[in-house]
Amino acid sequence: RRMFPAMRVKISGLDPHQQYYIAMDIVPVDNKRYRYVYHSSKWMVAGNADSPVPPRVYIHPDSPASGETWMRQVISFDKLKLTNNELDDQGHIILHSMHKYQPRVHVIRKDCGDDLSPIKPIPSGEGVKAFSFPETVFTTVTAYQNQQITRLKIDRNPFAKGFRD
Amino acid sequence: RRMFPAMRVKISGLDPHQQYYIAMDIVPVDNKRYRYVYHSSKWMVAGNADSPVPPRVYIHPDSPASGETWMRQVISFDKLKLTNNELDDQGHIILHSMHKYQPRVHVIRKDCGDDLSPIKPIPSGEGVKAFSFPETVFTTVTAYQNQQITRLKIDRNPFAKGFRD
DNA sequence: CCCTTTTCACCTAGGTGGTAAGAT
DNA sequence: ATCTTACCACCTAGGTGAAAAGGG
Repeated sequence: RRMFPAMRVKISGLDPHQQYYIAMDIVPVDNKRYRYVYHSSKWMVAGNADSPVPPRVYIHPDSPASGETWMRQVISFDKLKLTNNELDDQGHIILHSMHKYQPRVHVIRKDCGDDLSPIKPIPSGEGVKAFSFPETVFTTVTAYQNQQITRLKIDRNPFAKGFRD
Repeated sequence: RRMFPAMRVKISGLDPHQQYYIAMDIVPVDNKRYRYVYHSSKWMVAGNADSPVPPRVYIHPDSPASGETWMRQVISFDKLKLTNNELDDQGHIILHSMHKYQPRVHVIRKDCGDDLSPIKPIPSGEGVKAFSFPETVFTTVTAYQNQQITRLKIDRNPFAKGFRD
């Protein structure tokens, strides 16, 4: 399924005439598994993380594009899809349920993106920069644990209009 | 509206590692306006063509891509849209109704596509090749003139399923 | 008279949380 | 007891020709 709300970023400081890929990956925040304690409304550690899943990368569909093009628009990751199926063959990003994750935005100069692939880790080095925003850390679930989250999803997601009062 | 059936082409002979744009434009077949004579089931000349419309180009949304990528797939133009509105600002291809047209497929080496634009004629010269297929000539209408065409559209277009018996 | 525009019911395609059943 | 899966009604978004209304 899609991630909602989606990450949206603005970028500045690119070379307008240089081509870039923009990509997102999602990395574990820690080595823990969590459970939600309803009476305290808190996520609590519930053991160590499950074993790692195959690495996946969401390459923004406008890639590659010039620095000028990227800087002119808000870059939205709303079509990125998540799954908990480790055997997924749709190129979705694979995550464990009940774990904490941090999405990262990557800006990759075109000449450094030759071995960019949805199923390989993002290369690092010169011409590749990563950005992450702590306020975007989230915990994965298969069912919502908390009515405020459910409310937010229903109120804000146009596709959930059928559940609004 | 979309063109249906859509043009679909296969390409061979590209340099696998060279980047290309693929584009389509649609040019008048002659300088005539037509009307359909029902009793003879034929299109007849009905005067000279209306004055030219602003030139538009459909740049295939997978552009630019490598020769390898283009040659691996059937290239479909099903998202190309036509309009008879000369003031169109959606980037659709503008045509006169009741005229005959020939779609053309253009293969443009990336370094020759710098001034490629949806609202400018396709550049010509080295690194740009055009292909047209006489069997794809068509006559534009605002309402179908002929029950065999209506039948073909309803039978073959998934979106017209509601009109099938 | 002939052609065009507008609106509509009916589709395709796919993104929602709810819910009941399944799994561990 | 807790988490997951499969299916569903209900949406968004948009592509069909029919039919009625509009226009020169």
